[in-house]
Amino acid sequence: MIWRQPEGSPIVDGLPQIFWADGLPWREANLWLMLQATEARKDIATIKSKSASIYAYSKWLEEAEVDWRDFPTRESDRCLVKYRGYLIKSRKANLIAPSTTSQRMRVVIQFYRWLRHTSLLSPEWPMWRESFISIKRSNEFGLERTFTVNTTSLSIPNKSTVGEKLEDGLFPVSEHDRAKILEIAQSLAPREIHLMLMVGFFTGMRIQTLASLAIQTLENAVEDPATPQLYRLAVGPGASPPVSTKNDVTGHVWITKSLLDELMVYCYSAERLLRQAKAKPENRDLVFITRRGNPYADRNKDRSPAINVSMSTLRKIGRKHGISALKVFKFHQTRCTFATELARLAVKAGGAIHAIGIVKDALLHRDESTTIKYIKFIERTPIKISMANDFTKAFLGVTSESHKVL
DNA sequence: ACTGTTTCGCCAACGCACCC
DNA sequence: GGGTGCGTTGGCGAAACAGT
Repeated sequence: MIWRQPEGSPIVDGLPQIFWADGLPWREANLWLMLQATEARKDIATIKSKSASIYAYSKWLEEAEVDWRDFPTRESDRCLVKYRGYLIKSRKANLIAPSTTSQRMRVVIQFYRWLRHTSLLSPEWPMWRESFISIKRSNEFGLERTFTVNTTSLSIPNKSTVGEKLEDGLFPVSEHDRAKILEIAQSLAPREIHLMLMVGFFTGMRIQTLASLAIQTLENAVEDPATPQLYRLAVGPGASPPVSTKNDVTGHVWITKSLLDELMVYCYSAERLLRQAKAKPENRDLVFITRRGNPYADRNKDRSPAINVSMSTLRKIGRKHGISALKVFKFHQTRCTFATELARLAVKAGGAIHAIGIVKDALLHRDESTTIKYIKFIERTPIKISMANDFTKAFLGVTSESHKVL
């Protein structure tokens, strides 16, 4: 048998496929996934995420011996209703998190909506009841607007109060812990890992952004006109060279001069140049290259295996040395820590209103509601700023000179 | 609330470069 | 030429963040 690409259809790299236990593909689900990638032009990472939910559903179908087309008269016997019950039970038993529970149900509903729309499935009875709810939101000028969202009787709500999210989810580390983490990283981890943690903690960049930073990005850094100690790095698809960001936002992130200098020194160090020599041409300009000449985060695999493994090792080292802060430490917490620290400083320097703007800029949030979560979080937490903190020094040094900018 | 995007978890087996 | 450091690759999946 010879595989040929059909005329005119694009290749979707990494498209997941779902198979039943007997080896047959679930054609409908696979078709949906493919159309999501092609017609709907969703990011491949999104497709993978969705497929994980559909896959979980398919496993349940087989385990519970339920047909996915089963919509009998009695509501409680219908496949979707049964699955909903199962999900809620799993959540209660602490087998899956509330956010995952909602996600699983939501994606399955999306899939069934499409099934109904394309008439691949037309059950005699309605699969669920549709309803609309209104959500109020205010924009940056304080004007309120309302928009409606289509929901179904099957969806599983995951209600969380603004301001609490940071606490039970990802939380910032204390400055004491941060110092400890950096200390351990400096002495016991590869230099690159220490540097990446430094950049994470003091610029708030995501790993994805960090891993795609190019030397040119650093060389093109612009000094902030009002504050000589601060530089701005252009990131996003619109920057030159492009640096990847979540949701493809383009903007500038701040970096202190001392950190920028340190990075520049590293860029031309023998260690890094050796790695550069091994890298493929398209990766040569990256600031951070693994010893084998690869980028630390591989966008195509939508994972950052090198970083994951390094962080796992770092945690192990932490356990060995009895550093409790490292036990559950994740790289993304560097961003979270940066955000709350910056918010604290900004609130102190100019009040909450200014703070929102500053933090939003620094973290490249397109939407204020995301930033507000951080501000609310620090408002609920007692403020304890130690003046000995490097971060405070670095930023307060400049804030006192220019309240206009910070 | 819904939808779309990212990051993170663990483990096992392997593999390359470097050091002794 | 065997150990070791530092990743790589692949498989399983979970849970969070961000924007509307």
